[in-house]
Amino acid sequence: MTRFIDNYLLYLMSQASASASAIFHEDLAQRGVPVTTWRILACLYPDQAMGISELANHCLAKQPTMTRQIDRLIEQGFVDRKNEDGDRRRVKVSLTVTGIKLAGTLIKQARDHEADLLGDITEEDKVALKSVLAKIMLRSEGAA
Amino acid sequence: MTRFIDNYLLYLMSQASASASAIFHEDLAQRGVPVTTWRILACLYPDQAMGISELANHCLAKQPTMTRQIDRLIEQGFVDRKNEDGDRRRVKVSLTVTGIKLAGTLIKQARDHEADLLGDITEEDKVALKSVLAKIMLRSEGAA
DNA sequence: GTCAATTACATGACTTTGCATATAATTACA
DNA sequence: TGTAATTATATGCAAAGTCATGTAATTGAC
Repeated sequence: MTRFIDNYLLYLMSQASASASAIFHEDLAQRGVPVTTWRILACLYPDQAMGISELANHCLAKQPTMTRQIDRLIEQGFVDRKNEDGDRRRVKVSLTVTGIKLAGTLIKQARDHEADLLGDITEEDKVALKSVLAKIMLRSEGAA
Repeated sequence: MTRFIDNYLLYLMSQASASASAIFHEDLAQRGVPVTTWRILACLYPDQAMGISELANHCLAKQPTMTRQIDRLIEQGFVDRKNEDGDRRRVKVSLTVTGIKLAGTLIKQARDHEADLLGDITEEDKVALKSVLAKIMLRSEGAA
């Protein structure tokens, strides 16, 4: 009998995603950069400004987690938080010069890692993968 | 200028994976079943026996986390832990009858959710997706 | 314009996670 | 066989995550 997880595509997706990022995440760990920090830096690079909740969505975290992450990153000097003029409930988070620098370095490394990982895969397959993933995302976001 | 994350496939993968599972994870939450618990049940269903570390790998958690998860699940009566005869360091975790029952119910729901989610996607695309993901997993595991 | 509903973020209390390390069993090798 | 290295799991503790809720700003209905 085949196991359930062997035929469950969502299991394969999460496994593949985790495996694919594992090596890079080890590199991050060696630099002392938590994965959540990496995600935030990558989202804001180079000059995006985002609200807390928006950032939380992009970074697969909950809003209270993001509030605290941003506190830490401000303390470390990597991001700025400023209130939005039009709507003073909202907050805009963006990278500082130091943050841009760190993000740039990490992104370079991430690109290298990705190129290495996907080296064997044909351009055609990559395009197909992107397209199916995008379709899945659209469909699941629409339903949510 | 396009943002980095818009061209970073690993970002798309983690987003798509999270989005795809989000609705089912909400169902789990309503039942009071944590995602990690679900993963453990799904891995062991129906009659697999696995060690702690092996289970941790499958469930995207670290070994100390898994030890504690298993403690909880034993307390709740969903799994059993017994020492392996040949090697008394090792432990074999498996589902109890109650665990099998719960896992079965959840798996049914997961399958329904998956079918719904992937309804629009052609069989061909699904096969292609599986194949590319498997390739990525192999390659990244090999390097790890 | 007033007040209820909504939206966005912050915070208190608690839980979960995971690093570092301890413990225990097995293996390797001199 | 005695001892060092290795392997599998457990545990102390500090950090990170999140649920429920609080606070403040905005919107909407009347």
